[in-house]
Amino acid sequence: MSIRTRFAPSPTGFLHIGSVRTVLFDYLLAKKNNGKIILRIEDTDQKRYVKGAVKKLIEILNWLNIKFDEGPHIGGDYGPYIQTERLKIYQKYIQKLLDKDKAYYCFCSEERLKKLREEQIKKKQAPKYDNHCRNLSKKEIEENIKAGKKYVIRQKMPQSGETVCYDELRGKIIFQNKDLDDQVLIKSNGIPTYQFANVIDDHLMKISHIIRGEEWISSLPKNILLYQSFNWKIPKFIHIPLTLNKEGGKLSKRQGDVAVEDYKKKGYIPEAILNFSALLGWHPKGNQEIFTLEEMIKLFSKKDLNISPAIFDIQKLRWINGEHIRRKTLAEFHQLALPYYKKLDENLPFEKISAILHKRTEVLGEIPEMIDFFNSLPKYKKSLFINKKMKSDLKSAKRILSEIIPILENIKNWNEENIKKELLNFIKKENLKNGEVLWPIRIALSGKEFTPGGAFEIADILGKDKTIKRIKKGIKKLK
RNA sequence: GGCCCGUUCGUCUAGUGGUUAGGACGCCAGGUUUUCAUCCUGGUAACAGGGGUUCGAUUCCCCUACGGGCUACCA
Repeated sequence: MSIRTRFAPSPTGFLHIGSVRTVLFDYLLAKKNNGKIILRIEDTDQKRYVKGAVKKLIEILNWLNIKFDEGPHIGGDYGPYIQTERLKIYQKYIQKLLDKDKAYYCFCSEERLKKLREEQIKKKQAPKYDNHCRNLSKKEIEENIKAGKKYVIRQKMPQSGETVCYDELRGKIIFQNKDLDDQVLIKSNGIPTYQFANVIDDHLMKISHIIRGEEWISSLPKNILLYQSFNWKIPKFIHIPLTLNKEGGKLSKRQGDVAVEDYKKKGYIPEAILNFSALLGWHPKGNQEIFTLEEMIKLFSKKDLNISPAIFDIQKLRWINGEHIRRKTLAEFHQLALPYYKKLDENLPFEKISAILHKRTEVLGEIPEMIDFFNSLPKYKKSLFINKKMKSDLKSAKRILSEIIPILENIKNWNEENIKKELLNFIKKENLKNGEVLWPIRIALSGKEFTPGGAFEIADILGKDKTIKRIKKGIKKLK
């Protein structure tokens, strides 16, 4: 049987960073086995529907480089791929369930249910439907419907025995049927709940492996019972652990960035987001940590999935992002960096700037603050000239900066190579340590403790006039 | 409250009935005939606790603790 996986998000307006792992595993499992990955939109909750969300979702998945084989944007043999366009299908199958006595009409009002739940909680009982409408006679049902009473359709759970479920990662999980709630399958507006639509669609779309978050384990028995009621083959379930925040809680909007779009905006690249997400719960044999999508497809195996929850560690994401940036060619990096040069003086040599940034950038969004000094010298404290390791102090800095001015002025052909040659000559002649000279120059040129690139590179990029001007400014500061 | 899932360095993880419990991020220290960085070298740090089973348990079983999920006409 060929492998078919599906990613089934709700159109809530953005792609949750924790969902990346789910799609990625869907994608990897499918691609590894020459299978297909399907995108299905689960929009059965109209209250949560956000306009334009589907389009945004597809855009960001596309940006991540996750390409689907079937879906609302590309079609396929098992469409439509948006649940609200499949309402007729669900009607057909709910009728089958009703006929088999595996589901029933329920006319309970929301007030009654609310009251029931409150009482149960008060009595410290498990909140659960009391099966009030479970055994209504045909006549009662018909009369209620005729009277225009609103109804939902509930799943008729077995009231004894147990349901044995299998999770591919955890093995057997057993649930007591008496604990199962007669859950709603069709809401009073005629739209199915997730629990129902999901099973119907996964079957009709011939999904072989369902990869979803651990939070769905508790609905596994209800799903299985549904499959059994239809006599359908049960797909394989893989429940992956949740991603938690630093405090071990749920990753939520309040504590920071949860949308993939946020990370994109900050300058994280798709390769890194994918790589990082994969490592949360997946680790192939060996010590390799940096993977391209292609490599992950090759190496992916269900066996290497982990089941304990993982904490989202932004530090590691940063590192992985930097690693993937360094694996790009200079030309590729230049294209990525270009949008961040907007505030830069357009006379500056952008290619040279990219060259020095390429090896030292972790997050693209930090580029502007790394290079703002090229535009104008920031205010800085003269104590920056002091660096013990470099043998630089205020006195020597002043002397050295003064001594190199004529040397720099004499350079006819201003480029990195010549600047380097002349300065190193000076250092050798005066019997100085490299840092003794280069540290104060870099400080005078940038006004910053940390810079991408060294003194020669910065001087080259700034040009002769600005370089000399800034060094004079530094000398003045040291008076 | 009930049901379910989980627990190896701070974090992501490898691992086995007998290992000096391995790697990576972070952090710290040192090095690199140009600083921070990159790079290199080294260091720091973990099997939640208690019972079993066993000659021997981090590994297998049970209990407890802790963390998490579900308990909706949300997904």
